[in-house]
Amino acid sequence: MAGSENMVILMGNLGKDPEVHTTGSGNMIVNLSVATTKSWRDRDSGERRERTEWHRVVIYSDGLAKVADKYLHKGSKVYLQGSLQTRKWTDNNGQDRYSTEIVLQPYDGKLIMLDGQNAQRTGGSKAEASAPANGDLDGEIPF
Amino acid sequence: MAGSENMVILMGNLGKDPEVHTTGSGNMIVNLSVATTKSWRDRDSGERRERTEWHRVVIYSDGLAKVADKYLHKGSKVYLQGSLQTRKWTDNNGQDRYSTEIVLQPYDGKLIMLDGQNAQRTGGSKAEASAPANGDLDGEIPF
Amino acid sequence: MAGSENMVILMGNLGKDPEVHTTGSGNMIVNLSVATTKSWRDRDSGERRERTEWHRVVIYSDGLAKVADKYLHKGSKVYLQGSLQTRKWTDNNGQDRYSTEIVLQPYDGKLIMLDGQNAQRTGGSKAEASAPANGDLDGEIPF
Amino acid sequence: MAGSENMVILMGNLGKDPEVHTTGSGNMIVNLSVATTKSWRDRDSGERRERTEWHRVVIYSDGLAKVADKYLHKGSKVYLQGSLQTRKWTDNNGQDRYSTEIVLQPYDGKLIMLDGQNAQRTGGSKAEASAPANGDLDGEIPF
DNA sequence: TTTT
DNA sequence: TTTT
Repeated sequence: MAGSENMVILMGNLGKDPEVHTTGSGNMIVNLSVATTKSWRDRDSGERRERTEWHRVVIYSDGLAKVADKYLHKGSKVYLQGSLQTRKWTDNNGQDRYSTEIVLQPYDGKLIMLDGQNAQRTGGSKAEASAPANGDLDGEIPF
Repeated sequence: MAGSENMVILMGNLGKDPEVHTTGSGNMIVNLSVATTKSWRDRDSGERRERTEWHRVVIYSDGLAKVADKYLHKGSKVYLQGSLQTRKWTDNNGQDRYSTEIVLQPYDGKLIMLDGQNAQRTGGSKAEASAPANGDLDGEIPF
Repeated sequence: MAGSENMVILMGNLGKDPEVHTTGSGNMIVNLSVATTKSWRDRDSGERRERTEWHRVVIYSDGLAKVADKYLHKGSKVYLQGSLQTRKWTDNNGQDRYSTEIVLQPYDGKLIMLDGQNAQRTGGSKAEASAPANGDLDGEIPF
Repeated sequence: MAGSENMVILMGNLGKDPEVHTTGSGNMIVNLSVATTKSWRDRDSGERRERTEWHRVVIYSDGLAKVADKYLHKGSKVYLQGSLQTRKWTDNNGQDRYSTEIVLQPYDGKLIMLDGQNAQRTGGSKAEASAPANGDLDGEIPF
């Protein structure tokens, strides 16, 4: 097949704590519920409007799953890259149903926690584990 | 509002001709069904594997909708940028259903046709309409 | 014209306060110096390595320039989208020189401040101006 | 250091054949010169304007370098992802000079050739090697 | 269900 | 230096 691209970039907040699952083969899988919000001024009424979108994120990368489990929690702000995947399943009535998820695979996904310090200040047990402090801007700036 | 990001980039082929709708207020809306394919070598078996993903794309940008209607057809290869949106609807059994789409809004979406010449050569009826090549449509033509 | 794409996404910290300029026609232009850092474990030595990259960012979008001027300062963390542009200039010895910049144009660029609260807490003079938090500037405020 | 992002996405045409180099340790490095073109309608004069940007791309990924060497040539259209890197060097007058490049590293870069069939038709020796035909849209389309 |  |  000719080359194709399927990439999603999200930056938003977790609506709840990560859900951790383990597969039969021992791999950790983490599900995130991420909210992104878009706001704009309505052309007609002139008033501010806002729409929140909720995204299902599934982390199949073991390394990223561990990070998510350890450092993320309800309210965490994250930046992530993954790809779209629609899963087919059958509901109780025997009907086909589809669920679209953003999946992060090994070597093909990114996950960055954006509020390490805040998390520490608000102090959940998970947050306290969030070591990687915000580095100083050392090094010479060439421009 | 806290800054957030919700961006999708797809490059793939249309599985069928664009579906054109017109809203009550006269705006053109175009639906695309786009396939992306990912291939990789299985770690265990060593054999080549491939998975095709289908994406629902909805173009709310009038300029891009016109371009899609005029130049795209089944098999066209496109590059596009939009954002994820999940629509809730009720099925015949009164159950909530969700459909996730990639939406292209005015001033927030891109659409590039990647096989203009091929289309002309292979000659579908729509493709032949794309004769003026880089001709103007209304100043919003992205290719 | 054939469709093309030229997009840069950066998330990093400002190495110094924004530099504000005004064009002859009264438009505000803001220059940012943004650091991104990549870290990895060396395959041979096994030790952690890190490389910081500095980026010149030029904001030609008036709305985003105002936001940058008002809310950003040395150390601010930002997420931005723009496009690559290489400028040619002549140095004092009459030699051609090139400078590559990430430019943010109106309707084609994003800028999101990622540490609003921190800024206020650490309290630079600029940061204090950001008090109204999500206050309106002119309807183009991205955060 | 806190998480950062540095990503470039380009889609454009090669201005000349790839330049292939081999490092002391036997790794293949390929340099590409890629043009992207942006066109817009001038707000004042109303006339169509166009600006071409040239990008230096350096492929350090051995796999992608081989693909580039084998399949790409002057005029090829490519889609690629990499990151920005500014190299410092000293010119003949002993002055510091900087060159900004888009680098594609192993496991952190993409390269997709977009005109396989065209290339074959126009027939350069390299082009004829460009096997991967444009796949058929088989598989059931769920929507 | 989040965040501002 | 490309492409349309």
